[in-house]
Amino acid sequence: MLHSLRNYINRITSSTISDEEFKYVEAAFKMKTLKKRQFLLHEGSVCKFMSFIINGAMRQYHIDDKGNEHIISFGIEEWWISDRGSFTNLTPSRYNIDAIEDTNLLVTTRDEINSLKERSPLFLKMAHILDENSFIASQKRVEATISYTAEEKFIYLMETNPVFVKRFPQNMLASYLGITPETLSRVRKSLLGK
Amino acid sequence: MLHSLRNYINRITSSTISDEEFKYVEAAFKMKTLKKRQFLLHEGSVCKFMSFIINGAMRQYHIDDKGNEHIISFGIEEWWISDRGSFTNLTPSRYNIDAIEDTNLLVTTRDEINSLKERSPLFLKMAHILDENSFIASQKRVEATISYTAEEKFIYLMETNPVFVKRFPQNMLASYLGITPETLSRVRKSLLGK
DNA sequence: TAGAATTATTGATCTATATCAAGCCATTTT
DNA sequence: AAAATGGCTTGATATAGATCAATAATTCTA
Repeated sequence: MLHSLRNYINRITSSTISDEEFKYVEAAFKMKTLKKRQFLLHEGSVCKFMSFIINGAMRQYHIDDKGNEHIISFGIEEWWISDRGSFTNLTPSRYNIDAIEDTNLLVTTRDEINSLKERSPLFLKMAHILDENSFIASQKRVEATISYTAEEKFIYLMETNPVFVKRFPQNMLASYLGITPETLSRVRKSLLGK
Repeated sequence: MLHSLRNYINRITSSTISDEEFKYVEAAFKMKTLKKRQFLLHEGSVCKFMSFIINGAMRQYHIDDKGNEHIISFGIEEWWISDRGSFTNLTPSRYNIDAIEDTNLLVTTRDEINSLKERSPLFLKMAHILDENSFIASQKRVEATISYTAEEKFIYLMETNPVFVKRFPQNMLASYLGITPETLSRVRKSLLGK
């Protein structure tokens, strides 16, 4: 289980973490198992964790006044999932996080993360690269949502995250793209024809 | 000029940078002046700088096939402006960055930033907090663009960045929100009536 | 300060996408 | 195996917002 996180740290930082340093990482995390449809975070509560997905699939979403779900992010193997806003500012979250498949996670808290960052330079480096990449990806997603048509949005998703397209049901992909399931269905149909 | 950056570092990190440490910061930056409509970055070139706005106003935008501009970000006093994707991955930028008003900047390069981060712990901390905040803000903007109506988007902008609304022409605000100037004009009219 | 350029408003259409509704699969549950 | 549930498709219709066009207001600039 933990070797998945170890691989990830090595891959992201282009380094090799030592056994000694990795012991600190090990100590900071706890295993957690979620069955399909189980919640990790409910709207209104403060997100006190960061978690790393070992296997399975999750989503982070908001439910609006009309009861519509808007998916903010997906996570699968070797992705982090958390509400970063709530986590860093200790404000109540506007989001739910739940499992789309049975999922195994490594979970840690703010305090653990903070002391881990002091003890493991490589973990710290990983955290920064993660933030940097997250921002770059998010900014591209903003561009896609403000400039693209429904069809272009879906094509962009297939190009940037083909795994999501295979892994998540179409209605959730639609929600992630900010279009309706019906529109996505029609977009796919017309793309197949080409 | 430099004291603006100094204030910023202190404010963001909730600390006070020492004279000695700040000397490294000073050494890493160069002043640059742009007249209204002058470019700092052209699409196609690699963004080799990060810059900090002392005063003035700037924008980062993409021009699509049809010639439509899509504004990715705005910057005014005490904001950073750069194409982070191009900057970190050394890939050609898809964006233009230009001045909306006469602007004074502090500019630095990748190499300078990297060695500065090694020499100044507080600058390093600032950089990380900046990334973290940028990601959180960008993720919220994603949510707004996928879930909100034109009116809600504008209200959200007024709430989160009222300065932008005062500072940038309406057609640019519309572009930033992913709606047309005509729609924004009508939205504003109907909001005034309320 | 006049003329040019840019930006904002308003009205008349048009269109991409949403909404509503029904039926069909494919899984899961009993 | 029947029933229930969740997801996907397809068709008919509605609508938010885009587009087109013209005018008005504002701000450059010579």
